[in-house]
Amino acid sequence: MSCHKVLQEKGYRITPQRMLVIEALHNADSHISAEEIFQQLHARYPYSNISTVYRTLELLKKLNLVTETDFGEERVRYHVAEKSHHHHLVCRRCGRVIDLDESALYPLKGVLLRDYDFEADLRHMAISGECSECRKKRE
Amino acid sequence: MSCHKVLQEKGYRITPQRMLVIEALHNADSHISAEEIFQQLHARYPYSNISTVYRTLELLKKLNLVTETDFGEERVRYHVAEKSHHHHLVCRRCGRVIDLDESALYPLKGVLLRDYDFEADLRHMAISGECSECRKKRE
DNA sequence: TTAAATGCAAACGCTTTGCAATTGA
DNA sequence: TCAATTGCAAAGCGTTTGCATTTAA
Repeated sequence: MSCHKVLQEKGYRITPQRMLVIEALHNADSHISAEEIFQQLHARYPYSNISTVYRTLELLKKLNLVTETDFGEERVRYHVAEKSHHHHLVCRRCGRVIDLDESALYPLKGVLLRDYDFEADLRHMAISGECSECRKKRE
Repeated sequence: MSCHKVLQEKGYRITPQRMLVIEALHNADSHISAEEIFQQLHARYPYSNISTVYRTLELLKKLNLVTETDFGEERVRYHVAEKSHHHHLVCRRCGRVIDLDESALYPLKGVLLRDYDFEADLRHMAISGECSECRKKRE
């Protein structure tokens, strides 16, 4: 479901700023920060403001069109919501982000529910650690 | 190993402010924020300053005497480092924090290493979700 | 036409920092 | 004694907000 269409259906206005924010989110290789989105927006729309970016991201989050992930940086990152959830393995040395299929977390989810009676929300996990390359270098 | 002793051995000064920060960390039922530590310090040491709390926490972190955990709040929380690691299940509704033994995460750690060649650092995980009580209420 | 959306500037909350004064060892 | 530590004030950073202006529908 395109962001454009959802906005339209729900009666939100399609503004150039919103379109550019959405475009930046879609074009991003990986997860993108508000600041990075703003840079792209500002390049094409010099009078735009970062508060518009934040307001648009808030709207898109509310509509479940984007998700927000905290990678343990000082800022939060965004990406377009996908049907099949995935997670992130973040190398603490090189910052590399490896996508992790949600199925890898099913066993954990089961244990938490069975043993701790806790329904874990594992939709947006970022697991810190060390990737194979950095581990090789260190050894 | 007491914080006091480590500081002394490493040649750091034992100041009343540092002692009170350490005391607050030890007395805390659960994970405590810098602001909460400062409130306790300030009550006994009116001229103290929160920057001292942050500097002390930074020092204690560096010495591996306290750990910092991000529960997804706007601020980070601290607690004294323990021999046996544990993790946290944080209820997104009532904020309840359930301690999770690290053994629950061993299987996940294994999968990540085997299938993704990724050495996960699962020492300080906070998993968001819904506790049993809140789930009952909702149903 | 008009409510929604924007730009701007200022504020916010948490954290960090420069610097002069204080203090533990 | 004197370098380490502190208090203070200000800044830094990402994010939010109030308000007047603009704009999509």
